[in-house]
Amino acid sequence: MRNTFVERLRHGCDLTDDDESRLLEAVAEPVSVGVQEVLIREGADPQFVHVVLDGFACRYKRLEDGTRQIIGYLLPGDMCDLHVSILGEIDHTIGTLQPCSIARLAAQTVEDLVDRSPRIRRALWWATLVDVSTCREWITSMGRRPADRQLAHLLCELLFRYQAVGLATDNSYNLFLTQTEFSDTLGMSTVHANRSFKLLREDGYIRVNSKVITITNLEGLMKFSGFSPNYLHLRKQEKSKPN
Amino acid sequence: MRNTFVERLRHGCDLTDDDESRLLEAVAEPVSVGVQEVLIREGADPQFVHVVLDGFACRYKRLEDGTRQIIGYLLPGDMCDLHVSILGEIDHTIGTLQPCSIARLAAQTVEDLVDRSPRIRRALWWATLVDVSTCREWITSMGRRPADRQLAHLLCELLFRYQAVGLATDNSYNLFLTQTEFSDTLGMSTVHANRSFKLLREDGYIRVNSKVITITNLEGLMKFSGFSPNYLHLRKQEKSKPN
DNA sequence: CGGCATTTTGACAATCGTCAATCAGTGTGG
DNA sequence: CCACACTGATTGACGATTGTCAAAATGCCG
Repeated sequence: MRNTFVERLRHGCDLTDDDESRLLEAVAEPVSVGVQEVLIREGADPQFVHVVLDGFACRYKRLEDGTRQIIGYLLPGDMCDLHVSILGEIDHTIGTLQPCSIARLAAQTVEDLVDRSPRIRRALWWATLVDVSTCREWITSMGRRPADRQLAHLLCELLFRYQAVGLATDNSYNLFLTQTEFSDTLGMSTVHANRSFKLLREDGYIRVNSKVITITNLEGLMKFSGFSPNYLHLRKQEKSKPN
Repeated sequence: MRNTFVERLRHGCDLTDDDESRLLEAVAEPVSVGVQEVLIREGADPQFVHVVLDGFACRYKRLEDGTRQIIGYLLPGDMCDLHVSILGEIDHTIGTLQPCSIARLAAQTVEDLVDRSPRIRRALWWATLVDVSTCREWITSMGRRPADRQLAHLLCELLFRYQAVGLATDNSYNLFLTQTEFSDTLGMSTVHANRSFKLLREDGYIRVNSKVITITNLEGLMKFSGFSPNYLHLRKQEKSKPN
């Protein structure tokens, strides 16, 4: 049975079969959540750790003038803030951008997982650190890359993250984001996001067909955007079996 | 004896006297580091956890075209990446912007601290989470605030962070950053950073005198930039003694 | 005083945002 | 099947913000 949560955590640490069954058990009863629903609202004091098993969610902040800034994506396999309880109050909102299958873990469940397996502990730590690392790369992108390269960079990131949980093959994946959502992520207007897409299409980097994006020139797109997957800290792809 | 590290961690958890002496002992032998020196270089595999006791350091990435993006500040009391060893390789550089007094803790020392006191464990976790939270606020600022408000927001952040470790009184603090460093932080040109400074001065929000900035209208500056200190998750200032 | 880094300014160009209209895709009801 | 409504994508025209280049002013330090 494939499980995106387990599949993702494998990148953080070698898990034993025992670890994997514990993790599977912990997320065994996911709930379905519709699109555009709020999982955790800014200012609230969250009770559960959420794991996105399937679908697409994001963190965002809304500013005084009503504009929105998306500050992170939650893809299948990702979990929200292991230890938010320490901060007391969450300072942003987490909401779905696609219908999701989500497991809610009680704080105690997480503590048990962490206490009983040093490997799980390590894997969850790894996930937290990758979160920070990704934020820092986003800052770099927003600060120093022009719009088209910034978009290119994000499209590369999504590809690698999807591949990490087995949801992208052959350089293509489902584009679950509207251009407005892209612009809220990249900090630009929708019109400009649209123009950047156009440019990437015209330069032969990508092709978009009914919500599926295919990166037709990955090497070129990576070079164009200065993308290196190092900040995602993923395990290298297994080489084809030695014999 | 005042110690910025302890003073900062008090915001994360109530520490006992015993906790505090352990922390003090751990950072008892700091080294002096000059300006513009690298503490941890991108791609390296760091051996120590660094604690900045005094001075000013930052994390940054350098892009292909030579430009630099600063992705975080390390003020007195801040520590660098508790558990970097889990990621194997650090994906950015940490360097000083001012002469610093820095304690280098062996991984084992940190583990001992964490193992022996649940309060210290909690306080260090808190520091990590505040790091992420700050990154997310920076993303929001870069994405959705125009240059002048972005600068205003950063100046507010610095004030609150300095106050949190007792290094700012009466809304003024040492401005240890050149305008070039500000522009590398905010993702804009130095010329534009300069213009934003000018605007804040002309609008009576700030006054700068030989490397000391005074925020002359804090309430106004906070409102102008949409700043709320909530994302820093600091403990509220103690009220003046009840009697 | 003389060097040097930093700040400041102006002129101009490039990038990006806003507004408004059109186009395309999808689902609904008749 | 088609008309209709609705959302999202696309485009053009124009204005605002920001970057680049170059020069001058300021401040600091030996």
